[in-house]
Amino acid sequence: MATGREIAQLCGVSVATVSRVFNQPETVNEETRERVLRVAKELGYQPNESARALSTKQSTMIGLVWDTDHRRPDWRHPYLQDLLIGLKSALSAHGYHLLMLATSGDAREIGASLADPVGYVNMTRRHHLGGLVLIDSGSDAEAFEAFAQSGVPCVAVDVAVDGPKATYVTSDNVSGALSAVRHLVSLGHSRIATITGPVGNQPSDARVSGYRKGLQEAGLPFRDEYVVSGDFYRASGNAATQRLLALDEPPTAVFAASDEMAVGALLAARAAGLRVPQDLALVGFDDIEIASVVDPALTTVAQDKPGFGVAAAKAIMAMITGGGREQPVVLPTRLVVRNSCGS
Amino acid sequence: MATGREIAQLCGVSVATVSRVFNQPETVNEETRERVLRVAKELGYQPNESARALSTKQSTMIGLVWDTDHRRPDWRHPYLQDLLIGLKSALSAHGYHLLMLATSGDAREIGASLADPVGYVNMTRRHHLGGLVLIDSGSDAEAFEAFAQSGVPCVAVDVAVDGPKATYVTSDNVSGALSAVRHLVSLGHSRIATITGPVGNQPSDARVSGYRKGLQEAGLPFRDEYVVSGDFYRASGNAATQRLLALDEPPTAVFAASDEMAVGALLAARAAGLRVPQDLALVGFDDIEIASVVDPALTTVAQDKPGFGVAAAKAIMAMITGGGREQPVVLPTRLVVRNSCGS
DNA sequence: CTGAAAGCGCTTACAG
DNA sequence: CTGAAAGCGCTTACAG
Repeated sequence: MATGREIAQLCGVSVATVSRVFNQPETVNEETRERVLRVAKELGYQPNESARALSTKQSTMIGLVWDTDHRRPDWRHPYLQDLLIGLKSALSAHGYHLLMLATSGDAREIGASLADPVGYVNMTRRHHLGGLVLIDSGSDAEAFEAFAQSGVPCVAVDVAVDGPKATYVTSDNVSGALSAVRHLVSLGHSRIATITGPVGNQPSDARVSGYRKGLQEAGLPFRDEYVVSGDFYRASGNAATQRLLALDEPPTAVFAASDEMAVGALLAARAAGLRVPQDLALVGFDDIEIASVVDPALTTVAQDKPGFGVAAAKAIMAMITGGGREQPVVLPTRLVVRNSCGS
Repeated sequence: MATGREIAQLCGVSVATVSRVFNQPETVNEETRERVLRVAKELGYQPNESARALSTKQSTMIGLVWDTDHRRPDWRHPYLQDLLIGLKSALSAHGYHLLMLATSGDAREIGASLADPVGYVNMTRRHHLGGLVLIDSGSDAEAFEAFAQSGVPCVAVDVAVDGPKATYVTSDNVSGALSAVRHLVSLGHSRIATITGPVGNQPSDARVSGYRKGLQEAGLPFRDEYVVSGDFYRASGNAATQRLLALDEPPTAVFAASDEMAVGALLAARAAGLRVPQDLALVGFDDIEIASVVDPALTTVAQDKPGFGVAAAKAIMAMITGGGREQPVVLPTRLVVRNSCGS
């Protein structure tokens, strides 16, 4: 590995000049600049990022807090891959890399977990990370507040956090849910139930609001027994649907707050001998891959999955360079009509 | 941020001693060691990783080469999340983090792409990464050879690379495919076709071998027209199935080299008015989420998805500490019988 | 426009 | 068992 000093010697300049060529090229004489550049290229020079970070007190890395709890291997993010694709490409555009922080799970003191956000914050400082992106694996979102308060720039996905340098990105869940209910209403349904996410979960709560709004708008009564909560995963959607179908006056349509739960609902309906959409109409939320593959294909509220990553990257970069807190980003959703509601 | 020097002063020792307390604790007097530890804790001391890396010339990070080509946003890894879960947890156990390297896609010189592996290798050197994990996004696997030859420790997932410090992890694709065919044969099928991945793709080729072996074992003839190639994605499975069904003597069973293609096959069969499994039996490969959710649920050859990550982490750690090249890891597969073959 | 010098915070032979 | 010193490879005021 060639170093700046070697280049300096070969070019007959000081290391300071070499450094300037890469960091403030406009301040150095064109001729010398080109000479340095040429030699650097010949030697295959790569600046030592550790040295640079040590000196500038900042690295070109953003940390990712994704708590994969080993005790809950079944907790998965519904669209991690798309999120990462968006995040990575937007970060790359700024010359930043994504560091997936190690979580404990074993005795190593190096790890961290949401139960102990300090661990992550410490990692952030150790590595001079520019900031943290927090993704909600489906629970423990409360812990995010601690990050937001820590003062390190952070942006949460789907969790409304607040802090001196914190913000978040989320979908417009209210209007997403609203569009789902409107669709159902337009198809003539009046007995519309909903399967929610965990109570207290923000996107879930917002979707419930949208659901209420939709009923209201249509002059439909809000019935407590038509709101049953799940945990975003399939099994809970199945169980919730069984309860709904056991009602004296069962719903003719169900809006599930996630596609996974909608699939659970589909399975439950099928098991109960009901046809979808004829006997029960279904709308999901997310538009993940399985939505298009179940039979009937699921009508659902699509989220802009890579958009989350892109927005998160933008927000964090803005906070790093700008300093202050950024406005939360609310991404639009889009109703994707397939076959689970009839046409 | 407290530094080692501050601790040293407060404890009345030298920074060298402080450093030793953390790196070779056994070499320092127990009493001083505890004093240093206590003060470090009080100050919330976090060693500066940049300084450490600069000094030791190695970081505690492993790079991940995952080429998300912006021109092909549809290229997705079938089980990235599980892979990452396994990788991250196994790496954490060694105190390592995973750095998702930025890829170009824009004009920034910082990026890299598989078309230019040098970019990734340069990143590796800049950041003193311990090594690289290469995951195959479905193509360009040839480029991995360049990494393997570069001398940096690397382990590829599902691509057989070779080099001074390179190895790979893959499933036992031959016997996986064999188990699929055996299953079909046991059900009485004799006209068994296969939909392969891209020709030249190693896992795909191995699955074809397993397929041949299965036929041979059963005394069934190998027919060229029963082997049609796809690209692992759904649409190709659909198209391939259409061709198979158009044959004079169409197969009664299809072994697809991926679940996605099997789903495509399912769709094609349905579109052709065939019932699965009665008119056409289907076996997939991977056991991704959609396999259990399609109707009929897909019988498939399950891969140990987190196992890939764990094995990759182990191999890379072994190469970092050991130095030499490691043996390739071949993970067992498991036939998951569901409903797409009839029972 | 350029250089000399100090400094970033560790680690590691080398002495003792 | 411990300390003084050099060194890792950059960046950045400060002079000139």
